[in-house]
Amino acid sequence: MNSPKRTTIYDVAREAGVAASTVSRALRNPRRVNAATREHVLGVAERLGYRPSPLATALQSGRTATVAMLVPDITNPHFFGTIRGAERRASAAGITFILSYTEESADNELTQIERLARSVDGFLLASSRMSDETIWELAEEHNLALVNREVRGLPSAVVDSRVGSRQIVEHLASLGHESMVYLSGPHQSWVAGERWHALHDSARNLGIRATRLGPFPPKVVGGGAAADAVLVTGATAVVAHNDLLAIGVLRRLAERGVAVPGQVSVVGYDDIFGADFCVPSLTTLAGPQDEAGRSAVELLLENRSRSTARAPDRRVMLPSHLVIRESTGPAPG
Amino acid sequence: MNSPKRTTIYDVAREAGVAASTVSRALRNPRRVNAATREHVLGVAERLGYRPSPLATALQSGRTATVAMLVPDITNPHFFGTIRGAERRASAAGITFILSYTEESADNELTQIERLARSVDGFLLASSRMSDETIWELAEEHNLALVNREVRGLPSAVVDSRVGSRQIVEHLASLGHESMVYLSGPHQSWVAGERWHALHDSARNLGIRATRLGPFPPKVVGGGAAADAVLVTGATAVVAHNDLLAIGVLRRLAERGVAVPGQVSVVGYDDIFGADFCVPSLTTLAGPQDEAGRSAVELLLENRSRSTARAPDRRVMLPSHLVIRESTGPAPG
DNA sequence: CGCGCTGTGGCAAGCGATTGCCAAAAGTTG
DNA sequence: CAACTTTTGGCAATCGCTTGCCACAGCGCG
Repeated sequence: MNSPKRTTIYDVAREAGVAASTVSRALRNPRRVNAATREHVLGVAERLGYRPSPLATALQSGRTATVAMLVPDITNPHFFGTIRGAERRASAAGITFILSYTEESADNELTQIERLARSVDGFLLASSRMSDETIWELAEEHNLALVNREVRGLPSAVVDSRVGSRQIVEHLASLGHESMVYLSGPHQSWVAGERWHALHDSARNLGIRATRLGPFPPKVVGGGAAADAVLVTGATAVVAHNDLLAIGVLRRLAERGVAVPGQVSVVGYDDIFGADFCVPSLTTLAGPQDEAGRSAVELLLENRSRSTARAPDRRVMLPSHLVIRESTGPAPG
Repeated sequence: MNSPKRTTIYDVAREAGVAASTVSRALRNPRRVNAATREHVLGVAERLGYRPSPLATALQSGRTATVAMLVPDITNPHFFGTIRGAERRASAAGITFILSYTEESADNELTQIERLARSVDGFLLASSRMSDETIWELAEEHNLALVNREVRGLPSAVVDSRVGSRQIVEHLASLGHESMVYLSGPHQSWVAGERWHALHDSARNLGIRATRLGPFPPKVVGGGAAADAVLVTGATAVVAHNDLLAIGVLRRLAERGVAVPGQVSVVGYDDIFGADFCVPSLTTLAGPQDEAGRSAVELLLENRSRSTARAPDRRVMLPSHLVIRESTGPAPG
C-alpha cells in the first residue's frame, strides 16, 4: 500500500540544514551547487532513503520520463520482438514503458493517445492502423515515432520489406515458379501495401504472374479460407502476409492432402517463434524487429527535448533477410 | 510534442463562471454539486476540449490509476497470455498499464519497484524470483498481487499445477510408464517447486520412480543438455518444466534418432503457441494464463482503496487441464 | 417569526518537486 | 583596498488538481 509518509525533498532539506531548492539542485544540477554541500546533501538523502516523486517532477517540469507504445494486437507474436526491443531500450534509459493494445482499431489508438497525452513524453506507434492524415495531425501535438510504418516527414523505424519481397520473388523464380499469389493482410496495414507493391513489381520484371487475394485476418485461423482460395487460382506459390497466416495455410493444405512444397510453395513474413519447427518448416522473411523497437525509442528520445512541434524527418531502415527452409521448392511439373 | 498550452480546470472555471473547485467536483463528485451547474460545467469542459492531467490528479490525491506488471522474461511466450489478460483488464478499468521486464533477476525486481513505487497504485508480480521474505516485506509498503506464486497472506492468482501434475502422472502411468524424469526450471521458480512436489507425490502413490534433473534454463536451447541428461537415466517419460524446454528436448531427441513417443514420451507445461504444431505435437498442461493476469489486476483494484497496509488473503486458483497430443504414448517394451 | 438543518459553491492550503530571480559571500583585478 | 564579477544558496511562484472548511441561501418546523 502507499506507505504512511514518504520522505520528501523537504525532509532532506531540513535534516541537511539547507533549503529545498538546494537539495533539488544537488540532485539534478550538480554544477549549480558547491561540491561539499552537494556531498553532504546526497549523504543525507541516501541515509533517509529519499526517492524522488516522478509525478511531482513531471508535473512541474513537463518531463515525464515515460513513453507509451501502442500495438494493434497482442495475440500476434510478431510484435513481441518489437515490444521487447522497445522496452529494453527504454528501461536502459531509465524510462518507464507503458504498453497499450488497441485491438486493431484506429479509434482506439486515438483514444489512448488522448488519454495518455499528459503523462508521457512520446508515443511509439507500431503498425498503426490510422490514416496518414490523422497521424500527421497528431504529430502536430504529440511526439511520435512510427514502427513499421512511414508517414511523410515523421520519424520512423521500419524493417525493410521491399528488398526482402524482391528476394522472395527471385527465390521463387529461381525455383521455376511462374505464378504466385499474395495473401494480403488487413487493408489498413501499411506494410501489406508495401509488400504487395514490391512483390508485384519484382514479379513483373521476372515475368511471373502475381495476383493478390484477401484481405485475410493475419492469424492462423485466417489460413483456412486463404488456402482454399489459393487452390482455385492454380498458382504454385503462395506468399502470405505474415507467418501466422502462412502457418494456417500450411495446416489447411496438409488437411487437404496438398503437398508442400511438392505442389505448392509457401512463404511467410517475420520469422516468428515456431516458424522453424512447424512442418514443413517455413521459408520466411526475417528482420530485426527488436532493433526496430529499439530505434524507435531512440528517435523518440532524440526529439524529446526539441522545442518546435514537428520532429526532423529521421528514418531508420533495417535490413531483412530471407530464411529458406522446407516450405519452398521447385515448381511442380 | 507537448503542445504550448493545455486547457486546465481553471480555463473551464473561468469560462463557466464558477470556481475551479466546482469544476473539479462536477467532474469527480457529481452529487456534490447542483445538477444544473454540473451540466453547464460539463458542457463548457466538453466545448473547450478539456482533458484532466493524470499527473496533477495523482500528485494531489495519491491515486495514480496505474498498475505495473513485472515479468521475469519477455522471451518466454508463456507470459504473453498473462500480460494480455492483465493489460485487457486494466485497460477496461481505464487503468494505465506499465510493463517491465526484470531479466530473471530478483534485484531487478526490487529496483523497479523502488523506482515505480510513487507512480503506481500497485504491482503485479508474475512468477516473481524474489524470496517469500522479501515479497512479504515489500507487501508492507506496497500494494501487491502475485501471479503464479503464493506467499502466505498475500493476494495471488495462480493456475493450478498440483492437480494438473497429478493428471500428468496418471496419464503416464496409464500408458505403462514406470519411471519418469522432471526437468526442473530455475531454482528460484516457485512453480517449479510446486510441480516437482506434485509429480513426486503422485508418482509415489502410483508406484512410479520419479527423479529430478536440472535446473535448466526454461528455453528451447536448454532442451539440448536436458535431453541428453534424460537419456542416461534410462527413463521412458520426461516432464519438462515448460513447453519451451520440452520443444528443445523434442528437437534434440529427433537429432539423436530417439523416437517420440516410441522410446520416450515428453510432456510440457503451458500449452504455448506452437505446442500444437511442433512435431510430434506436444502433450502439455494447459491453463488460463490470461485469466490469471485478469484476476491479479482485479485483486489489485480491490485493495487499492484499502487503508490498512496488509491486504486480506485473497487467492484465486484457476483450473488447468491436460491436453494430450502426439508426444506421449505407451511405454516401450 | 426565529432557529437550525441541508444543499451548494468558494477559498485556500496542500501534493512534491523545479526554477527564475535576488542577495550574500567569495574571489579577482588594478 | 575599492570596485566588480562569479559562486552559491534561499525565497517564492508555479505545475493542475483535490478537498477540508467555511459561508450563504433556502427550507421546514415549532
